[in-house]
Amino acid sequence: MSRGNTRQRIQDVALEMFAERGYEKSSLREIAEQLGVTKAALYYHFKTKEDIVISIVDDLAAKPCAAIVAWAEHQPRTLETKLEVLRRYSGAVSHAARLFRFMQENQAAMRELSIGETMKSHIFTLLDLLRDEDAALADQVRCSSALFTIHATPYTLREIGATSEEKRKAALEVAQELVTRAHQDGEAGTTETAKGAGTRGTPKAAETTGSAA
Amino acid sequence: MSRGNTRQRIQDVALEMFAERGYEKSSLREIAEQLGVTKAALYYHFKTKEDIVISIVDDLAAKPCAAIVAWAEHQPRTLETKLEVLRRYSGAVSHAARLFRFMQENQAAMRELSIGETMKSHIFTLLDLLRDEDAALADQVRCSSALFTIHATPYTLREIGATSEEKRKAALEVAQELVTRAHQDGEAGTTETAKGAGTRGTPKAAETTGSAA
Amino acid sequence: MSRGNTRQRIQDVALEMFAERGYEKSSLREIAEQLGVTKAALYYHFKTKEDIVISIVDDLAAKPCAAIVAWAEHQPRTLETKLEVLRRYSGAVSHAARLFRFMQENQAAMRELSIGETMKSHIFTLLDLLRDEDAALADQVRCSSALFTIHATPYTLREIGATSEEKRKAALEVAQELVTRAHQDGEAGTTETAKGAGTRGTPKAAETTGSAA
Amino acid sequence: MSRGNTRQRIQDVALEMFAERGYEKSSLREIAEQLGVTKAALYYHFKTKEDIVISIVDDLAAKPCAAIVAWAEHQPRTLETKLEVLRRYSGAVSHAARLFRFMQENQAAMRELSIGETMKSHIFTLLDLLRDEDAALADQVRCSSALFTIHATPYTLREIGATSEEKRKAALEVAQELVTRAHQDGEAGTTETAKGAGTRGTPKAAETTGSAA
DNA sequence: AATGAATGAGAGTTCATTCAT
DNA sequence: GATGAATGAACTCTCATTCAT
Repeated sequence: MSRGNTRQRIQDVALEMFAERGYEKSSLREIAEQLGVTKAALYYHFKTKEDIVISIVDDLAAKPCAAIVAWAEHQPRTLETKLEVLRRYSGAVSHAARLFRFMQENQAAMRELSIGETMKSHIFTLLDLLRDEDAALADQVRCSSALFTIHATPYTLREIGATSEEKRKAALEVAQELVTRAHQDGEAGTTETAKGAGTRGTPKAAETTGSAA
Repeated sequence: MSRGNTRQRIQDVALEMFAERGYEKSSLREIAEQLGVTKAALYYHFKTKEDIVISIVDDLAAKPCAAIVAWAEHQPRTLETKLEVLRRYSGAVSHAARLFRFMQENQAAMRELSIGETMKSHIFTLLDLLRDEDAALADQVRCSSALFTIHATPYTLREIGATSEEKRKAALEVAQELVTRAHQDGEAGTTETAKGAGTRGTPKAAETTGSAA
Repeated sequence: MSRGNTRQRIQDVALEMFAERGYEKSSLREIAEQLGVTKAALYYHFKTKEDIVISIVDDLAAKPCAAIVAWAEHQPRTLETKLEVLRRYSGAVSHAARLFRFMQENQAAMRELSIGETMKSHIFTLLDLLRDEDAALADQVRCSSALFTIHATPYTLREIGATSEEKRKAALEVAQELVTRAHQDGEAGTTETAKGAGTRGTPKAAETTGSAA
Repeated sequence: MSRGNTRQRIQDVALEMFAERGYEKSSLREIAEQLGVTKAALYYHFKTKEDIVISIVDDLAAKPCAAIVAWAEHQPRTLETKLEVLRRYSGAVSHAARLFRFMQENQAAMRELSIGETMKSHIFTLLDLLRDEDAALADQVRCSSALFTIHATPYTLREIGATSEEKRKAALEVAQELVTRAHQDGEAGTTETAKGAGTRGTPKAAETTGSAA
């Protein structure tokens, strides 16, 4: 019936389903049904269920991330480089928003998958491009939050009336702001000492109450 | 063997397993096995598998969040109130770190559970306490990132050598910084106009390159 | 319905089926159907399909063989001991004729099963009780044929009109005769020299024709 | 790549696999993979999986056996004829050792195959050439053991350091010895009476102990 | 002389759940 | 306060086979 595009169609439908219902709740039977083929057909194109998710993640997330890392390795570790990393990461995420949402919401499942390890290491490598090994804790937090912000925003702002391009820009802006702050901290103070506790108008995290249970 | 604390032990072991392996991958058989009881015993204490997770989430996350919301509703919508909300939320999270990690990594599974809806609405209510309905997009992002930062940090910084209390403080600091910024933006400009695009030394999110594939 | 005998019934029906149709051709569905239970019930009593076969072989073949070996180890390596080994082995085989038939006809399947290894080593240990490490080839053959004869006879003579007890006695007789011959050879000659080529009226294996294709 | 010999190569690889893994455990996918062709290619050369095994057995076992039978039918039923039958059978077996091993280890699978019936009847015909319809039971046993010995020996002696030709000769020798004995018994006694219970130094199968559990 | 794409049937296995005791 | 025994539904995966090209 349809020509050689079945493989692609499987990936599309599978990703849709994985993102909507979660990885474990999405059965191959359902995917096949929605495609109008038999389960066995899926197995003609992919060796296992995991293989399907691998092929998707690899193309839409792992490779793009690897490309960013590869590019960044040949750049000086300047602030501008870091901001460009964020820009590119933002581009990659928005290019495969459904997939990144899936990965974020299915981290537990991803952890059991081989590709999960791969992605984790990619993300940590990106993180290492942004942060200083021995920066103050708060700066480390800023850098991971920057990354998180970029891929979580499409989801957290999903009910807000704005184009996804606008949301992406907003997320990128905040992420860059966080990384910029961390970078400047790294240049100002020399050791763990002066860093961390915010200056520049940010109120100290005065812990007064805190109980919540 | 053990006294009438079986119910509690089930919750403990279940949470451990859910957090470690994911909700769907944790079978009642395994939980029972690790407890040294039979599956049927679980059913004496809980009506369903979902019931177990509900009971845990309810005690350790839903109620604490509800308490924060209840408290905040009687407070003025000042910056100080917002910071206190973060403080309390940080306290709640650190009090049930494994559970929050579980919820974050199993969002897909949570979505299918009744308690998932509940938690989602709690989080969104908290968010609404922090942000202005019609604030600039970037400020909305800042507020959700603040929340995210608080419950994601234990995980993202898990390989860093620092006590979890230190990490918590760092996360709280960054979260408060983000909310403070958003709050000040809200007071400065009146409408969507002047807001958003960062001033105060943050570089404009100049999108130059961006390709990543 | 039926009391605690389900486990036993599963073993019975399974063995019947395995022997009749072969291991791989016997599906758990069929076994369950014939028992009037569901497949899942089988899994309550046995961890896997292999587990069923293991439990049967272990009780009816492995343990009896081990017992023979254990007994023989404390006996002098005389002819009489060897003949007694055969006698006991014959008893074990006739006690679980269907199982031995199954094992013989499903050696390929057995080889993939963990219990297959176990049984193989039992048989080889028995063989080592009968034969001399460095006996002439023909005597080694006699000893293995003796063992083979005992468990193959119920099958090869199955269409002959005689009680199985009569057949068993006949098989045992031939087996003992073979082992006796091998034993006497071992005592007569000292090295590979004089042994092997039969005396006592047996015609030399004069190879004249031999082509068959 | 290879010339028009694909059909032959399929048979070779298939036999190898069947012998190594068993008939049911050998899938056409694996066979095709090892050959570097697709499953469909197998179907160009053979109608079914069974067809492959049939073609192999037919050439390497059924026809040679039939030839032996055909030859023997025109011979007098003397001892010398019987010994020659064994000689020829031994030749056939050693010429297709892997196949005979396969058939022996996969009797359960063979039974379901049409060629299984064929082979069974060949073997029984051969048996009938060796034994007397109404010989004593023990003599019947001797004759079937003779046949068994010939095709089982390559396997039972597989760990012994000797050439396969040496093993074959040893097996043949024992087989001939067994048949000779049976033949002589047949001539001595006239009816069931005097036969069976061994004379010539073989100890009577005195059943004393026999317990094995 | 062979492939690419697919199918239908069925395999073994696991799951949450039930209920009489 | 639990267990032993079982179920029904679903799962992932594999198989031999087909057929248009």
